[in-house]
Amino acid sequence: MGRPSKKAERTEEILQAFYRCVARYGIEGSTLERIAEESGLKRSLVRHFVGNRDELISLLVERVIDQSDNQWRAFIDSLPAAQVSAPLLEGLFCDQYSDAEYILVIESLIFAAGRDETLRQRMQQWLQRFTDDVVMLLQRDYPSADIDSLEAVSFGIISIYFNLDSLAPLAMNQHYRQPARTAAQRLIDSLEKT
Amino acid sequence: MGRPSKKAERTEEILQAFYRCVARYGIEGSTLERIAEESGLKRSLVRHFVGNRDELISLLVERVIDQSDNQWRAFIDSLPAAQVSAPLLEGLFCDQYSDAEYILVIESLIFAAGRDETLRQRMQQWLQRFTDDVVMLLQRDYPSADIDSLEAVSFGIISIYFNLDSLAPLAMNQHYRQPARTAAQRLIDSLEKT
DNA sequence: TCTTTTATTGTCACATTTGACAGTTAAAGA
DNA sequence: TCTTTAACTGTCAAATGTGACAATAAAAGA
Repeated sequence: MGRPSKKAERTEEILQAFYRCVARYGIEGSTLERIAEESGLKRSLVRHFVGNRDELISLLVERVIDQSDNQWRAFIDSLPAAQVSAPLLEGLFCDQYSDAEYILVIESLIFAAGRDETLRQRMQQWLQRFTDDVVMLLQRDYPSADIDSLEAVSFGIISIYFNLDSLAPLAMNQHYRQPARTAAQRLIDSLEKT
Repeated sequence: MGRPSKKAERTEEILQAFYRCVARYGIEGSTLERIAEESGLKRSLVRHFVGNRDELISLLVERVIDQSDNQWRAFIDSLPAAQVSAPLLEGLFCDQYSDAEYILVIESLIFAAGRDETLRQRMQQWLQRFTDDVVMLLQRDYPSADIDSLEAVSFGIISIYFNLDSLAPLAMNQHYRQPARTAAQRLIDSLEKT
């Protein structure tokens, strides 16, 4: 009985609006007013459905990380069991993952992590998973490579990949996509020698 | 005649305070109040000597970039004419450049560049210089390498280097310093084949 | 001492952001 | 129609940040 709840629906709208605001203004710059305007709701409603700023941020962080994890998980699951290097690079450095809004949001989270211990730990484990997974993938193609080499190469690839993100506004242009991929390729090739 | 001006002295104090605030709170979070408190001056004085927020930010950006440029310039000038790769890596990945405060400030500038067209261009050329210089340096040791390879390797090294910065709060621990350096070394070694 | 210049303090007005809450309206079932 | 539940609106108070400016104090030279 009673009026049906729109909490789920509204929460979704609000989080999407928050997401867009973070891309444009960063986390700190995303005031409740802006989020409300972006979502087309009153500020009171934003508070009513989601809560205060802190709860809002927590929800967004979880959502973005989950989304990123799912995408990544789906990606590495789609890779073949052997000869994985080429499609790995293809997937990492193709335009598909270059959603500008997503990049700016990730960048905002990384930046905020520098000033928030909790978020830092959250992002740290998020980042660690990438490296671990790449090590695991490369091990398929180069089973005789020692673990230090694999970790160094993985770290390099991840660095190059996220560099395009964190320096996105600086290095985002097409100009840097090719060198990035080539450098990653060279790192992988360096495992051949072993 | 008249009371002697303290403009130069105070401006220095204010900029140093601003610098510390940016490391702690980011640019947007560095209010005039905080800067005043950090410098031990009244907010009115901050305005009196330096001006409003925008002028303050301009001054800090120029100072940080100049400082960074000078350090980098001095570093590459100190490198030998030949066999430059090893000392280059040594210089890049030693602890000397791992000043946590400096890293956080650079990170703040990069982040802010994502939302400010003028700053973006400023940082872009700042970043470009690193890549260009590394290409030039590597060319000494590998004169027969083609320009695309040199650019890719340079881009990779710079990415790995700045990754430690931009992901500093996430990857700053000693754990990542060794893989970073090893990966960079492998990139350089990949130029041997040519 | 007087004047000039600048440092320094203090305060007012205005805008923004946020938290809290009262009050109203809409949608369901009884 | 009545009740219940929740959506929705509006507004007030407190805190914060900023720009502007008046007023005072200090340090120099004349």
